[in-house]
Amino acid sequence: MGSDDACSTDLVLRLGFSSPLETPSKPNYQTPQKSSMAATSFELPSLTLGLHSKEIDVNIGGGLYRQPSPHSVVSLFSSGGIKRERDFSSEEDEDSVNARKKLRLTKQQSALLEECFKQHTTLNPKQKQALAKQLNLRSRQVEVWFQNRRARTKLKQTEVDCELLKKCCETLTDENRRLQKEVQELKALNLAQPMPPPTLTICPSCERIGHGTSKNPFSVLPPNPRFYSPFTDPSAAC
DNA sequence: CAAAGTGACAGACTTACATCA
DNA sequence: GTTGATGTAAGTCTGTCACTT
Repeated sequence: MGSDDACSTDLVLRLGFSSPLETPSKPNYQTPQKSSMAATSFELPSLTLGLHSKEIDVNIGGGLYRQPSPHSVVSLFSSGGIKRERDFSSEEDEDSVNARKKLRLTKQQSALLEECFKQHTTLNPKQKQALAKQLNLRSRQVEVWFQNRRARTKLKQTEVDCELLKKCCETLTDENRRLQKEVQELKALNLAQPMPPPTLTICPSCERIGHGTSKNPFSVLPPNPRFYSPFTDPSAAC
């Protein structure tokens, strides 16, 4: 990954044990390690000393809070029985009186996450762990950020697609209006200059009446190469 | 080899908090 | 100071996949 030194100025000191889940012993992505799951069912407290250039981030109960003064701080991860990494927060919250505090990522953290997202929209466990270490976050937090980021990307794309379809619909509506007018004009012309009565046929799909021959009942309309006409394509519906 | 069980993950949806006008 | 809108971190549920038994 190219996310080499975005936080390289940080001084980080950690004391404690990482979760066995955050130490994948198998290189294979998406390969669970059941033995490690059973081996340790607890996580010891982690002590982290982080030094950031502008502000200090403190991890308390899974949340990261900004301190107004640039002092080095110690983040405490309360211990708790875990089965999976995503159970962390509920266990950590036992220590915090207030249930759920909003984490705000620093600009540097967001920038680095964005940079990584440009390269990979998903992360394998090693990448996730490395990035989390670099950002002084838990890998779960990195994982959540990528999940939400993917969701936002998809939502944005859906909105773009929606706009595109709206424009397409407007164009087709206009074209439909124009063609209806053309039909009316042709009908009027037909009344002015009576011709042998054309065979009237009902389109099986839209049940509108059309003029035409035995082969193509709607071929009386001049072919318009610019637009696709279902009437000129017998196999197509209206 | 097939089927059932299990764990990890991603996506969708939701909730809750922070920020701003 | 209050309020509603918005952004977003995080929780929950569900489906899928890979692997094991």
